[in-house]
Amino acid sequence: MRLSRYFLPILRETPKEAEIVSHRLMLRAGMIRQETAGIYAWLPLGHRVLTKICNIIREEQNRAGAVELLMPTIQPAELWRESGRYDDYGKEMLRIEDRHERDMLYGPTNEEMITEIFRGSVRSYKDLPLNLYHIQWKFRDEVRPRFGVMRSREFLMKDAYSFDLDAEGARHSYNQMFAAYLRTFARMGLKAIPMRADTGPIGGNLSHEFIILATTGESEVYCHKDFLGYEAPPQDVAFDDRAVMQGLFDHWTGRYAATSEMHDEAAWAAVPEAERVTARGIEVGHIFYFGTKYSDPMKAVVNGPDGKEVAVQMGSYGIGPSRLAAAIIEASHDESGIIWPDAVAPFHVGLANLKAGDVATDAACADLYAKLGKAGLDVLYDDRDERPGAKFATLDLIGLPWQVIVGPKGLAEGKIELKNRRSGERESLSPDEVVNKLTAR
RNA sequence: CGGGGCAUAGCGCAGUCCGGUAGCGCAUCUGCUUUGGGAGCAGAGGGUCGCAGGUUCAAAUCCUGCUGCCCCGACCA
Repeated sequence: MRLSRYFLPILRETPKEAEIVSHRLMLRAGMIRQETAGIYAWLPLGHRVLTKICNIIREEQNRAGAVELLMPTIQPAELWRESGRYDDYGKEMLRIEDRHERDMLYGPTNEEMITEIFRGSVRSYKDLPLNLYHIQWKFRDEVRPRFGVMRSREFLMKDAYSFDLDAEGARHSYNQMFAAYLRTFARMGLKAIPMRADTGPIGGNLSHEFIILATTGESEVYCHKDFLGYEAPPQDVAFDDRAVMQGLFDHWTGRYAATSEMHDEAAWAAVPEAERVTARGIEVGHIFYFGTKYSDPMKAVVNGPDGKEVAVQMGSYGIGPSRLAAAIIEASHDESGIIWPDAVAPFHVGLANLKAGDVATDAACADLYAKLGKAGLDVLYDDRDERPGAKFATLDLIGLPWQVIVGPKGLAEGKIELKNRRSGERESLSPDEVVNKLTAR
């Protein structure tokens, strides 16, 4: 992409409403724009990141056996009256009336709807287990939205729903999602720690929050330092093996880890002082097992092997991609701007032509742009007629992992510069060496 | 939902107390000079001063009402 033909409205100054670093950087880097309180437009750079995050989530959900579909944002109130939550949910739910004066709502979550879809088509235990998910915009009318997309009213959510015949099967489904989440966050360059959680209005008795550590995190968390060394399960982990999944779950929940809401001073005191980690955390995922909370009232039943009807055992599993975009920045930035982990970077490489209009640098950049693109790398080519300083500042701000810097002086000696955004390390190389180095990765 | 604050050009702000017809920096546009860490000079454009009433010869400024946004707290899968 040529920057001269892209839409990257970067801000030199920080809008005054932005308090936390991710919000400031997202606004300054031209990723998002607030349209009203807690509601944001995703501009091209932000949209690219969001898409990459969603694709990683999608790959890992699919790998774990979940199946994607897409449910609407607007739901009929009738479904929620069935489960009893229409009155329970309170003012957080955005209620709408259509032209026929029917009560509708903008979905804050989809348990009711997925249960309706399930019961409409599934009759036999032979169709189980089943795990359905979608990635869709949700709306919760927070009293006080804040921190940009970290706590917005409209937000993107991946929500998966598992259906099993019995509690053991549901437990396995839960463990599969648990493992998929560990892989998902690790792929985004995040250290996510599962912590036992309160089940809240979703209900049920087994629930974990996935918390990433960031100094600017919203809540205090306590965990054993062993977590920092744990490795996420490999790509080929046996998702269908119940024992393997349970072993993985046991390993990852064998040490103390809790958010302040669930903190247990007695258990914490039992952890040797040298092994305690107290830090700030951001919740990026939350999983629940809630049994028949919805399948009972909504009559989502299947015939078991014995011919008797039984309400299915359910669980739900959420990840907030829009919040993740901000959380990744909280966990990865410096004074100059964002530092994107490779997997979610909006572009892999920023190519800066320090003297646009110069025959030599123009030609060298055009050649590099073509070669890197042909090798499958996403390149943002800064071909604007701007001064070098402005280009460096822009590239640092938007945080692309690699910067390829082409200036007339270096080029006269056959050299260009390759800079790693994270380490700050710079190398002076020939254009071919740069292409080789970047494409060899 | 309680408490506080703000609203003036795309962004950041001054001007409001003490009424006199709107300004600064950055950004934008034009020209020249510049070109390895947010350039210099010269010129230009851009504002129903959040909205609606009121007071006044005259309102960004004073009064009343409304709306929006932000912050603290409570709240928050």
